[in-house]
This record gives sequence, C-alpha cells and structure tokens, in this order.
Amino acid sequence: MSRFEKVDATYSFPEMEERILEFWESEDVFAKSLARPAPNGNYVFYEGPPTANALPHPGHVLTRVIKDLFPRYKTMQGYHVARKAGWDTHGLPVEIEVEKELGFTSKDEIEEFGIAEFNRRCLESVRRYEKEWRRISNRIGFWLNYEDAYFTFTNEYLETVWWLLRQIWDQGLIYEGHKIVPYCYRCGTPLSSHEVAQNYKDTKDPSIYVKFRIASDMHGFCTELAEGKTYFLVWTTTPWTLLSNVALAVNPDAEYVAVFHSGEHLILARELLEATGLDEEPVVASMRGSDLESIDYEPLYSFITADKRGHYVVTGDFVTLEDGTGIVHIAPAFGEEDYQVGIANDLPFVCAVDERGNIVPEVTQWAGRNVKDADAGILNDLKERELLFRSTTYTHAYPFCWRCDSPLLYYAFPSWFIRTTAVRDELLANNEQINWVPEHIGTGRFGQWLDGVVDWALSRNRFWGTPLPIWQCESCGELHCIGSYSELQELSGFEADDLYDQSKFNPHRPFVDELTWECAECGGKMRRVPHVIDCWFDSGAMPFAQHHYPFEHKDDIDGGAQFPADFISEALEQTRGWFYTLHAIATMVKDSPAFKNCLVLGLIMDEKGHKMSKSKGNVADPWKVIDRQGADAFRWYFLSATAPWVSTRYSETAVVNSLQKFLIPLWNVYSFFVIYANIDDFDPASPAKPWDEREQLDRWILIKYNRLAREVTENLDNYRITEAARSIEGFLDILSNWYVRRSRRRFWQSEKDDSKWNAYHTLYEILAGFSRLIAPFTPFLAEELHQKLVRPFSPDAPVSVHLCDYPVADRAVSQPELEAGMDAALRVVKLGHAARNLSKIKVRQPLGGVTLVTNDTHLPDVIEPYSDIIKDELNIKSIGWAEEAKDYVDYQIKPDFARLGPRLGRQIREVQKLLASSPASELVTQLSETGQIVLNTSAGEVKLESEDLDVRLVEKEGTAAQRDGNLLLVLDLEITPALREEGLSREFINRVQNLRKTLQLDYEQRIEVKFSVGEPVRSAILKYANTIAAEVLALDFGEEPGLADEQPNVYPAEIEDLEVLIKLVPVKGK
RNA sequence: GGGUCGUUAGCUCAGGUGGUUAGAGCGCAUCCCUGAUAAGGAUGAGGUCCCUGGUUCGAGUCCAGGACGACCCA
Repeated sequence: MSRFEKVDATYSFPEMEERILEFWESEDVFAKSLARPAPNGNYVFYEGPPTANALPHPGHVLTRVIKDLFPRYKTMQGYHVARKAGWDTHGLPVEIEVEKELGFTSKDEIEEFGIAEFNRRCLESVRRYEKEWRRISNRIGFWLNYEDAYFTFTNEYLETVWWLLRQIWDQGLIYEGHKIVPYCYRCGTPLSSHEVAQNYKDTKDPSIYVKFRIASDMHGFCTELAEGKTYFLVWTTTPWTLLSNVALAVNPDAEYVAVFHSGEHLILARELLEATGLDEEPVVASMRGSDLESIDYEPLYSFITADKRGHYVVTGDFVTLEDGTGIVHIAPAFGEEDYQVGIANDLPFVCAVDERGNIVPEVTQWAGRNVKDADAGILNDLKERELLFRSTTYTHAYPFCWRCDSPLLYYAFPSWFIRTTAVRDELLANNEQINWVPEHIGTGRFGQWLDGVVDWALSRNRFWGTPLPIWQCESCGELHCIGSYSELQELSGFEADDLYDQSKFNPHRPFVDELTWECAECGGKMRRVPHVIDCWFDSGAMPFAQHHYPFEHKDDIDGGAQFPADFISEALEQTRGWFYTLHAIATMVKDSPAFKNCLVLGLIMDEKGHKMSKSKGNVADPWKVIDRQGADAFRWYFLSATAPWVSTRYSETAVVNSLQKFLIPLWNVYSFFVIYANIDDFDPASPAKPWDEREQLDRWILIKYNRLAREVTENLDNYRITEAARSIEGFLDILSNWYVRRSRRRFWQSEKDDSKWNAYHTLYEILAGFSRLIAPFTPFLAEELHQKLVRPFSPDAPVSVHLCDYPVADRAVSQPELEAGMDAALRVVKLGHAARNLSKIKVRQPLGGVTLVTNDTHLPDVIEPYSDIIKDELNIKSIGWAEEAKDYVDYQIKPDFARLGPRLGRQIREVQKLLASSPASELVTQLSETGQIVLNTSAGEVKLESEDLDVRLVEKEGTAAQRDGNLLLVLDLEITPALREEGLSREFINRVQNLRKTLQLDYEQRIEVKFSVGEPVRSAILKYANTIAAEVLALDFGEEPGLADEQPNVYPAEIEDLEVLIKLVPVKGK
C-alpha cells in the first residue's frame, strides 16, 4: 500500500483541473476563503463590470487572471477580500445587439415595438452572455462572489446613481448644452465612435474655395487694400455647412498675405499660396494671424438671424497650414472643434439643418432639401454672386452609417453635461495619490487626459439605460433633479408597496416617463427629460452603487472599509473609460481618488501584432487553449511571459512554452518525490532534523527557498508580477536541475540513514511550501499538490491550499558562505561540462581531474567544501589548483573604465592603448611585486593600482580549458587504462538501465543479468561486477558465454563497436 | 492632427542611476546526460541594439530630429 497517491504517467492538466473545480465546488472552498479570519482587515478590490454583450476573448482572460491573483494572495496573507462580482447591463452596445436580433434599423422601429418590451429583451440578452462569462471565469479559476453580484439595472443600483447625480446637481455642475455627434439622418440616431470606425470609405466631395468679403476696415495696417474688394479665402468640402457659418478662424502665429488677383485682394496663409495657385500673384500686404483677429466680414447667407455677434475672425492653434488656405470656416453645429470654438468665443449657434438631414424652412431657397442635394445649389448660387474662387472635387475617407450606408453628419444635439472642467484641479490633485503601474499612464495618458478635461456629455437619446433623473416644467422650464425614490414618490404620488421590486416599481423607461407632477413655481406639468445617461457613469458609480450607498452600508463607505479600492486592474482602453469615470465621480462626490493602485494591462494582439477585434475576425477562442493546455498554463503564460502592461502577441505555442518551462518540470519533481517516497515508505510526520543540521545541499536549497518566498512577496507587494513569476521559475530550475539531480543518489541508496531522511524532509517541505507560494498564480496545480502531499498527512491542514497562510520567509535560514560556495561550485561545473564538450569526452568516461586557475585568492577556500559535488558531477577523480598559472593562461589587462574614466578623462584612451601594447605577463608581475603599474603617457606619468585595472585570464591555445571571468578550468584529458576500464563498466550499466526502461520495469524490480562480450569490455565488466550489480538491482549477475541473439530475454547492445548480448530476467515477487 | 508606448538574435522578450565581451527562452546545428522528466545540460551559427545628428573620455542607455508599428483621442 502506497503512502502517497501514485502520479499518473499519462496525466492531463485539463482533466486534473476539472477535478479540482469539482472539489472546490463540493467543499465550498471559495465561500470558506471569504469566511477566513482576516487579522489584517480588508483589502478592497473593485470588479470593473464587464458589459456582457459578446463572448469573452483571450484579453478578457488576461484581465481576469490578474484580477484573481491579488485577491488570492491577499486572502492568504490574512486580509478579507470581498470580491463582489458586477455586471454592466445598460448601454448602446446592448441595444444594438438586440436591434440586430429584431432586425431593426432605426429608433422609430423601437418606439413602435414598445420600449418596455425592448428593454426587457436587452436585459435578457445581457443575462445570456453573462452565463458565458461566468463559465469561462470559473474555468480559469477566477474567484468572484457571484452570489452577491451587483447589476447596474437593479433598483438599488439605479437609486444610488440618481443620488450621485443629485450630489453633482447640487454643486451646480450639471447643465444642458449641445454635443456634436456622428449622426445618421436616415436612421435618426447618433452613432458611437466604434460604429463610425466600421465604415469609412473613400468618397468624392466638392472642394471649394469661397470668398468672404471684409466688411470693416483693416485696423489701418494696410490702407492700400481696395475697400469693398478684399476677401478672406476659405476652403471647405461641405458647402451645405456654409448656411450655418458664424465665424472664420486663423492660426494666430502663422503669416498671412493679401495678394492681388483679378482686381481683388485675397487674404490667405503665405505657406498655401502655391497650393492654391496664387504664388505668381503680387503680394500687397503681409500680417500675422493674430492681426486679423475680430475683423468682421459679410455673412454669405442671412436666412437665419443670429442672437449675438458673429461673423468675425477668431484665432485658434488648431488651424493648420496643411491644406486649404489657412482660414477655416466655423459652423458650431457641425463639428466638435467648431463647437468648442463657438463656446470659447461666445459665438451664436446657427443650425440650418433638421434632424432628418434636410435644410430647415427658414432657408427658403433650399428648404426641405437633403444637405448633400443642397450642395450643388449653393455652389451655383455662390458662383453667380462671384464669391466662388475655385471649385473642384476632393477624395478623402469619410464615415458612412454601417447599417444603411448614408453619409454621416457631425451634428449638434441638445445634451446634458457635467461640468468636469470646474473640478479639473481636484481631478489632478487626486490623481497624484494613485499608484499607477506602469507609472507613465498616470503622468501620461491619464494625467494629460485630466489636464485637458472637457465637460462630460452625460445624456444619450436612447432607451436602455439609467434614466436621467431631471424633470422639467413644460410651462416655465423649472428644473428638478431627483435624488431618491422616496422623493420621487412623494412628488409624483405613484403607488408601490416595494420600491426595490421591479415588478412593482420600475425606474426605467418607459414607466418613469409617465411620472409627472405640478410645478411648484407655476403650476405647470413637471415632465422627465427624455434622455438616459451614459452607461459609463453607471460603471464609474460602482464603488457606491454596488452597496446601495447611502441608503444602505453607509458606514462601509464613509468609514473607509470599502472605499477607496486598494487595487483595480483593467486594460489600457479603460483609461478614458472606467478609470476616468471612477475617478471623476469619486472626486466630485467625495473629493477622493476611487482607487489607490491601478495595474493597467496591455492589449492582447494576434500573431501579427494587431489588436483582436470582431470586425477583423482575428479573435482567438480561449477555450481551445484551456481545453488543450489547461487554465494554469494559460495563467502562467500571462503572468510570466511579459510585463502585463506590454501589449503581447498571443499564440497557443506561447502557452505551450510556459507549460514546458514551468508546469511540467514541477510535475516531474513532484512525481520523482512520490516514486521514491513510496518505495522508502517516507512518513512526512516522522521527526525531522532542524534545517541547519541537514546536508549541505538541503541547507542550500532551503536558503534559496526562503529567499524566493521573500522575493515573491516583495514583488507582489509592488504589483510586479513578472518579476515574481520569474523568481519562481528560477527557483524551480535549481530545484529540479541541481538539488534533485545532485540528491538522487540519496533517494536511491538502500541504506536508510539520516542523509536519506533529510533529503525526503527537505524536498517534502519545499514542495508543500511551494504549493502555497504558487497558489495565487496556478491555483489548480497548487491545490493538487496540497491535496496529494499535505492533507493526507496533516490532520490540521486546511481543506484547500487557498485557505492556507501565505509563506513568510524565515530570515534565520541564511548562510552566506554556503550560498557563495555553491554558486562557485556551479560555475566550476558549468566550465567542466563545457570543457568536456570541447574535448568530446563524454561524462560517462571518468577522467583524472581538473586544474583550476584563478587570481582570486579566496576562491580555493570557498570551493573546497563542494569538491565532492563537483567531482561527482564531472566524473573526475581530483580537483587541483595551479601553482604556476603561466603554464595555462595569458593575461589581458584593461583599465576599469568606471573608475578611471572620470579621473583620467580623455587620457584614458592612451592608457588603454599602452596597456594593450605592453606584454601582459610583465605588467602582472610588476603589479604583484610593486602593487602598481606606472605608465608613461604623453601627459606624464600615470600610476595605476590593481583596483584601477581589470585583469582577465585568457586560456592558451591548444588546452582543453574554459574560462569564466577570472576562473579558468583545465581538463586533464589523459585516459589511463584504469580509467578506461571504469568507463567501459559505466557504458555497460547504461545499456542495462536503458533496457530496464525499454522493458518498462518498475523502479524497484530486481533482475537477473547475464552477459556475453569480447575484450576489453569483458574484463572491465568483471572487474566492476559488484558495482554494476548494485547499480542495476541485479540479484544475480555474471558471465554466460553461450548467449545468442534469438534466445528468450536476450537483447543485443553495443559498446564501442563491440556487440554485447545481455540476458535480463525480472526476478518474480521482487 | 495631438498624445502614449514600442522598435535589441529567425521568433517572443530582458537589459535601475551611461562604463568597453549586449543577455534569456523558443527554434536551428552538433554533442552530452537520464533509475523523475513530455524534461535537462554544453557548444555553435545568428546582432549596423530602427535611422541621423548631438552631449560625453565613453551611448543600446541621455538629448534633438526623423522613419516605422501599435493603441488612445480628434
């Protein structure tokens, strides 16, 4: 009966993980981890709510892996991490998904269909995708409290959002204005930027140069200009916007000129003279853009009378000299930049186009015409009035509606705003308190975004969203912002016995639209404004709304227990999304940052380096990798491959690599341990010696393990995941390839002495500790190790590794001289292997020894305690230190640039040359005898001490020598007859062991071996017969000259071109 | 057009505060080890460190300009 469960040779990580998932489920491990005592208090993590409107892709897996790592880590460290799940349920993406399902192309269809039913379907759609998200999150081990999830559509959540808006309203920060949005006049709907990006096409538009006649005088600086015959020359590709022109803009720093052309004076930027074909015309005046400021011109059209002063020149840095004339026509209704110019200069707002894309009735000449159709008429009109300088066509990329292919207009919509510009300083100040990883996001992308913050366009003309809680009087325009359901109930008098049950009270459209009351000012009807709000406000409200603050859990927020967050992490694109809205709302309502540490993740790109996106069709299916390589492999790849903020090219091969680099070697160490622990019936509960009484190698690996625990903790505390993962990988490498490899004999040996038990205890302790150390990274394999290695032997052990304490480094476990010695020994071994390679003498062939040469006088003492390990590893008999280094090496002497550079300056060049040209060995002698080297340079004598110099050993040609810095190893290549015999015996052992492996014998299986072979192999085998028998576990071993190939249990092999016949019979019952 | 990041071996990436032999992993070639290994080790081939200037005794690293790519915003 085996003590440890046998490790399956045909293991499958995905299958193991499925078992672990079932185990977590049946033992309710996650709930237990939430209930774990938390002596260190709360660690607050906010789940950025995903909008469940599509299937998750590898990028989402990355995010969720990172978001899982820190909560697990902190939980094991004795913090309580609530890990409340959340879902962003509102918004245009969801609506579009449902519109597609229903085959709708316009808002009118939704209204006909019924908003109530439409919204119900939106909710249904979100719920459907939510299931897929939960499925993959669960499979990759992302623990999140779904039982206690927040949803942005619930009455509780929505009420908090209203409350927050009311706080902002009370500060006077909410106002109504216009927002320029890409708009499809046919579908009657604005498009999101994402939609706009889907359908850019090269299109031909008019390209016209229009003359605007100057009305006032020119401020006296160019009196020679003809009065009434001086014009600003302006370029545009959208003639129809000229009807709504209110100003012209110039670059204040650019040079403008007036040229004489056909009896008129035309003003434009000097740089663009050639482009407009006016470079041959005489320049009659020159001025800076700023000189033109506030000059009035005659409007081209005056169908619509402006309510304030317009039609004059303004200045702006945005005016470029790349194309056109350097003078830009401004129509605030039809462009974001134009709109901002309008605000900044208090220009009138003129809009000659209605929501259907037609010219308004006031413009009698073209009333009712579609804007694109009106272009030709306007062109003709300008031509007739001789205001057209030139007209051609122009091909450029222009966006079209992805649904109906109509050209989009940039159109000013009435819209509600939050005056975030008023809290800019507070936003910047609070940003100073956030630890951004990587740092440059905080100062760069995010900081600069805050620095140039614009007012937040809050409202949307849509259906499925949090209704804007503003009511307006139909008669007098009085406004009221609602801050709670009870307030709304009191005012409007609706009846509902439960305000938080949506079947009794639903605050969504269309129900909320029906709630009205009498205006307190004039007795008119208070009616809700038609908008819903930007769903980004919903998600940014989550610190408060997930707890229904302040209606519930008031103390958790006000007392700091759940606000602000210690840690959040999302992808880069959230900088202006969730990161911003969290920050803005927290700043406006609490004047506090919403989060203390923010880890910003890079994008996951396809193998060609492009962002994965639905429209490109390059989105990889994460399930493939999960099913084939497993979740731990996926996780380890993301955590160890590259810094998480670096955009990464993703491929399954890369995941397989990390599997081979980490999970498989770890599994092999585990499997090795189990095989021998069972053979020797090792009991982990048996008494173990203190660490410092164990063997050298044991002490060494325990020291390394403790160092690892410290490094991982330090790195994770600083959110440096890759560094932590790489330390872990580095440790596993020395564990597997040095500790276990060098300790194998102690596990194999038949004597059950202290050395053997020390090895078992050491490896066991490390595997057990390691399982806890890697638990946040690869939770499945960690759990497997815990279940198989720890739990059966420790009745007190927690049910799951995730309920254990995170390892803490024991600073007492330290022996610097041991570490230095072993490191040096490793260096020697590496050189020895290299020398053997070079000499083509395989390691199985024992050699007399190596000679080490160094100018480091301490090294021999440091290495001496490890000479047995070195001898064994290199299969040599002795290690010697050369008395007379000159036999083996030459020297190379260079100045130590870091020391001498600052001292000597330019002279260092000459010193370098002098050192290189002098015989090195003489310099070394001079240095060792006098303690210095004196050089005669052109600038005088220079004295150099040994610290100023970098003396290196260089192997002489023709020796089997290898060098690493100042340590040189020379391999003794002489193979004496005795060494040769020993080598042949080891060849024979190797053949028998290979046979054992081919025959798939058990590790403990005893065998009977007979052989038949010619000289000289025969006598070598006979001489080492006892050693051979012991090595291959042969109970009976001897020569049998008559063996023949065709006999049963006889196998042929070859040693140095000599045929060997080996008869191998397993001994029954052994 | 503005902003941010990046460009180092065939591929994926490391390379605080400048220091003269620029590294790792994968892949390739040759060899080795294996009584845990699906692994592992050694050696080799493979680099104008994107380009051009500048600062400096000295630049992959600092500065300026440019090219290319990605992303964000217009």
